[in-house]
Amino acid sequence: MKTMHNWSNAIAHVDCDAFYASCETVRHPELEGRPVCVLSSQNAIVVAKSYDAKHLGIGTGMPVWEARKLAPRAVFLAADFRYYGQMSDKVFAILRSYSPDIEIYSIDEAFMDMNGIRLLWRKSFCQLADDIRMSIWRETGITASVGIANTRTLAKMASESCKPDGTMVVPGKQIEHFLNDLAVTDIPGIGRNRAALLHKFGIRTALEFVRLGDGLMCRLLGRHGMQLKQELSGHSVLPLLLKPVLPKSIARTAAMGCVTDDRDLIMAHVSGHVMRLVSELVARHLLTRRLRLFLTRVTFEHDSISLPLEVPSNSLKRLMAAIKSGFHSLFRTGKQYRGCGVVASDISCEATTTNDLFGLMVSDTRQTDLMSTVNAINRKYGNRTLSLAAASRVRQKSKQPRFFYPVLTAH
DNA sequence: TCTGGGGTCCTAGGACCC
DNA sequence: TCTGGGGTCCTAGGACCC
Repeated sequence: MKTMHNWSNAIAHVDCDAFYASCETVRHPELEGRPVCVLSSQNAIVVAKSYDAKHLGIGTGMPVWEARKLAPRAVFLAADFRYYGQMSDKVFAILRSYSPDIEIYSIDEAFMDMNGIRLLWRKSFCQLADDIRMSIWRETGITASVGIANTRTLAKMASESCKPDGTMVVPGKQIEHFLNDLAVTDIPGIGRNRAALLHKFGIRTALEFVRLGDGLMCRLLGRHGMQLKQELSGHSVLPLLLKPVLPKSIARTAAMGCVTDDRDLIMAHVSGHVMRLVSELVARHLLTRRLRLFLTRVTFEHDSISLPLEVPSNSLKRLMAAIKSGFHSLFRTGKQYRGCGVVASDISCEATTTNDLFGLMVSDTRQTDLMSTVNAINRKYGNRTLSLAAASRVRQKSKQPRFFYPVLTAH
């Protein structure tokens, strides 16, 4: 029997390759071999691309017109997040069959606590990683990359380094060798600005980063830098979040697709966002105690207003009332705006939020029930079967079906 | 590259209270 | 009044991530 490395801690990071584009190729097998780009809601920019598209120079965030110029043969598709979410659920179910302790990090990434998992399956980490990738491919048709290391940061760097469709296991003894081949920009948490700062001090590789003295590290990047250094040294200081946590905020925002000073039109967009926000809150059984409404000017500056609510709520009526009064004080006649949005914060859970003395929340309950019904109908018949009457101007403009809430007209 | 949407955490400064 | 410290809340902005 082969001897196993002694692992103090083992974490896997599983990352699907070109996730949105891969999902589209699974759904449309005829796209196989063609560059695939998935577009943002206004079809303005590329939000995801296949490896073929990437090799042609198409990058995330690139305007569509530019991508079309680079790759005339490429396929450009509108994003379908509902479908990607379903594919994502399948992938995570597979991961849970290997280890029950997973942290879902994004729609296409998860960390897995692998401690003890080798004994359970009687396989090496390398074999397990390959098994996981094969299972995902067999059951969903998409490829993923898997990295395994002592800490979550190293595991993430490992999976990134073997993309696409690869396995990378980094035992403690090989960490320095692994880091020597990577740049500081390959460290998650080191973006453009922090990298520029590190470069000024001659630090270019991940190995130079991890060897930086505590004093200078603390001065340059503070606590965050110290944590990363620990993680890259193989000492786990950022544990996995194995239980779902309440979100700090939930936002619904969008560019309007035009620049306008039309008060009613802008309010219609805002109403649409409130509707989507309430729908999300109700679906997740969450309440908010504070809203923020913001309008984006032509110059991309944000004007915003904070709107505390009397009680935690997910009632459309209550939230709309707050937003309407906020809009009244925020909107400036004659100013040109290009976007708007609403953000809910001070989030709590329906089940654990105690009713207030005045029964305000009780009166909201019927609203919540109604919204649940709207959500159910939209799930069954399509996302925008029922929507808010106040948002009707936006619908008409974009030639989408016009069925409004709270006047529940069915199609 | 001239513009997407949805998140997180951190810091600094002002207001306000004791 | 010419001068403290500490705590909390809020906002704005920065940096980063997918």
